Amino acid sequence: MSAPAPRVRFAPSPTGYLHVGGLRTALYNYLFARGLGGRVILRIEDTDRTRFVEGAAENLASTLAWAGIAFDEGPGIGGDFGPYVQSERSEIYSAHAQQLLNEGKAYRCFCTPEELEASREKQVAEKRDPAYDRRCRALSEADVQSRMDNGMPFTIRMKVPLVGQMYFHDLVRGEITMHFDSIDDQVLIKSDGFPTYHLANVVDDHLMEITHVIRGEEWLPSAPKHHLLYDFFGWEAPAFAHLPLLLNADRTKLSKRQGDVAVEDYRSKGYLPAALVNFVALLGWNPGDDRELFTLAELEKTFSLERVSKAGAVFDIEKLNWFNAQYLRALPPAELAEVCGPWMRAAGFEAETPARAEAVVSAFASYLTVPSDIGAHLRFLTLGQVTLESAEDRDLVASSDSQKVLVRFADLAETQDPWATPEVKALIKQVQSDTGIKGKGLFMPLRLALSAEQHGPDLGLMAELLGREETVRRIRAQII
RNA sequence: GGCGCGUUCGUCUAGCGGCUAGGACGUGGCCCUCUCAAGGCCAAAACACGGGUUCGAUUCCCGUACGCGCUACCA
Repeated sequence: MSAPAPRVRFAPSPTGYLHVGGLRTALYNYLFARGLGGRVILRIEDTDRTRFVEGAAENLASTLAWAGIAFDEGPGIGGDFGPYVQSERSEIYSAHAQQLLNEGKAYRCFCTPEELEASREKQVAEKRDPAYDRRCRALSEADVQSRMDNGMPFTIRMKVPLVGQMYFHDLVRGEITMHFDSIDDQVLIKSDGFPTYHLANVVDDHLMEITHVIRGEEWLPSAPKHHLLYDFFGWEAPAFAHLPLLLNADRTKLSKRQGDVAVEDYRSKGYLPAALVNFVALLGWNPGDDRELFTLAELEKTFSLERVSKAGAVFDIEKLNWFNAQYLRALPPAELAEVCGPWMRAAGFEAETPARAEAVVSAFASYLTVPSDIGAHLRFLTLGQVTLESAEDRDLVASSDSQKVLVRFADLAETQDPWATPEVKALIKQVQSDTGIKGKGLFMPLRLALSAEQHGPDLGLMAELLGREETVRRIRAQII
């Protein structure tokens, strides 16, 4: 017998960009479900109208799609359990809250935000634990009725048992114990009629037949409330897995101000989705062997919740860079030219043909961490004239040996045809045997003459990229 | 403060009672080589601390310390 195919969901709130931590949560949900032939649902949790950002949901969807994470159900995708946007499900939450009210498992609270705030401050001042004092829990039916008749706004709170404790299982952390006396009477429906996360996520997960809730560790403290709600409704709770947090270098929760946290930031810098996904997959999970390079499809086959670790993981940009460099180098020339295109043009380099762009970009593939790195390497191609910056370089080129090399090379190159790396290499060999100069003394004057740089890729390749005419022109320009 | 969770090289991690504690990034060195990058090889680098349990603890249990998270009519 096998368990039914899982149904999981990624449920971001549309408050802006997609956080890399969110990407990892989405990824783990996706990998877990895909590996078991299950379904992945995207649900937008927009019950906080004060934090709503126009277009954020669409941005979330397109960023997720860029990363290669596809959903089976969700806004704009469809499915049998919609709508998938919580703001469109208000009646559902109200009805469920009403049910709890009828069954005595929730109550109306008429305390105003100001009153609650004052109460909290007082508790803190008296060094007591800030918690709702439950004053409205004891209101008589008549009291409640008269306040409602007066049009007083109210919230609906859940009636958490006053004593006792509860246990629940977490797929990542094992058994967890929590005492009821440390759990507040959580607000389920806000005075604006919208549900809080706690009510909405429980109701939706049940109605959408979610089997596994895979979310960040920041939800662990409120998990007992959610379990309690499942009990209140008489529903079977899904399995829970709370993922370790992604951290800054100082081990605080990964945040802006200490580097880029938006997936969009990495996307716009040219990081490859495959590299970002591969890197992030290994932050809190490992395959159990020494492999590190995984495609999305391979991750789907290999991923398991059992191998998710418990401790937070520092987001190390250096390692991301290594992954990106690996993926960049593995790209076929055409694709590399494609991803580097914008930065090549920004550096003032326009390739006449696709083949030309590919040849140029391939020459520098091993130099790139991020596509934008290409710009610095292309400068020598766009140079109108080569100017040696340091006295050391000028002296080197002006030496009599160097001059001999330059003259001989230019003379031979003049009539060389065809002009490609092998021919140029043979030509340099010829210069060597004609002049008796070899090694650095042979190459450096040519290299400086062509690029004004002491470092760079294979000299023959550089000459090929420059073309015969330009090569000769640059060499001659350095002959005194 | 309270509650919860966590703790193996600088970082990501393997380890599920007996290992010279393994791999990767980064760092250093060597090789390759006209140079740089890439690549190959090598090196330095970790079990937070204290008690137990056990013939034997990185591993199991309990404390302590430290870190993080939560403590909203935000998610």
